[in-house]
Amino acid sequence: MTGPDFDLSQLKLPEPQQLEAYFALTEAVSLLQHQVEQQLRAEGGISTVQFQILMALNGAGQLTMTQLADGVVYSRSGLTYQAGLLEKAGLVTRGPSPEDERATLVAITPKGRDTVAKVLPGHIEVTRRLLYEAVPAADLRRLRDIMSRVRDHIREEPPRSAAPRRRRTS
Amino acid sequence: MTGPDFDLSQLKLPEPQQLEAYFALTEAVSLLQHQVEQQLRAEGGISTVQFQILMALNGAGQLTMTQLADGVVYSRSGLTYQAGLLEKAGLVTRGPSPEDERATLVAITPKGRDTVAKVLPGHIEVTRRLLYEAVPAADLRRLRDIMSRVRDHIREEPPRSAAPRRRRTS
DNA sequence: ACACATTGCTTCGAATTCGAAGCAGGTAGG
DNA sequence: CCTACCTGCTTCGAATTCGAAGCAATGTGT
Repeated sequence: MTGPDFDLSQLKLPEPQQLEAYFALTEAVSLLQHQVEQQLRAEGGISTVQFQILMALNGAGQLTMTQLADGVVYSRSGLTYQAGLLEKAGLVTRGPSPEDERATLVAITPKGRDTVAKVLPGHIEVTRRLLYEAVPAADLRRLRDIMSRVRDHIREEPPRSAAPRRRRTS
Repeated sequence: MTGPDFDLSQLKLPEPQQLEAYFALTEAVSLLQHQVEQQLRAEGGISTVQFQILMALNGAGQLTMTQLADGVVYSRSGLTYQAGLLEKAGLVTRGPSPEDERATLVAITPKGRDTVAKVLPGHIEVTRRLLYEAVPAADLRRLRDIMSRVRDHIREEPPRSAAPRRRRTS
């Protein structure tokens, strides 16, 4: 074991409130996601990921697999699997892109839009009950601003361990 | 299909900012979790769930499986699996409770504490870079307060579909 | 003490997840 | 055009996840 042998309780953290914020954040979101999962499954027979995919497509009409995977924060292979399920269920279609023969364009079907329309009210109701109800409107706006900033900040980050995509130095 | 046939774009949401807050929240947390996962795996060979379990035990010393599962927001069976892995790795021990013969007490080992001590600095560093860096201290405090409130609010909720645990009406 | 619901945990099977490897289309330099 | 690399997606295998069912210990009412 190469680890230090001091007791954790002696670890003086710069800002203990920081970890608290992080833990409260992840715990609350876990609880929230869990309830949302139940509602989506019960009312629409879809999972959270599938709902996210459908919501993304509902706004954009059609997207490539890569765009979708990036949008919903999902592995490529996982998305292939989910897109397969959605296609089998008739909620999306997959076809080649006219521009790039490699790309797969995923498009939402009318049935897919129906599903979104069917589950969205319940989805909003659940989030209202669990999230909005606990947070005054002013704080909700702050929350949105803060988390939007965090999201953008993380998206900007270069993937730490992936070599900075520099062109070959010629 | 029983779904309404109107276009989603016509759906007048009470507060469009609400969904935005929810989506920004889940997206940011997904991105954050993803990076944290990499760091924990790389530096300590443990997953996020395992880290959460160790952190809970690091504070409490020992907990029952149920207490752990509730604390970490995880299925019972999933926790059994993870506790098995952690025990095999020598980071925790499992034993019967003196008070309740059914209960399994999970306790953290010195090696488990070493692991926490080993990964925690890196964990803090990642969250600092991705979360704290993007959020001024004042907002971070607000974020903590808001999400703590949300967490408590959800925990209070009766599990919607589970019958209100009323005693048999005699 | 005796039934019977409840609680705490594990086992089981099916579904989902990810990364690594593979395949085909696209692109750049000579 | 040829070689080499890059990109977009899928396939594959291994690990993880959950809920349902099962098992043992507790609690409750009579």
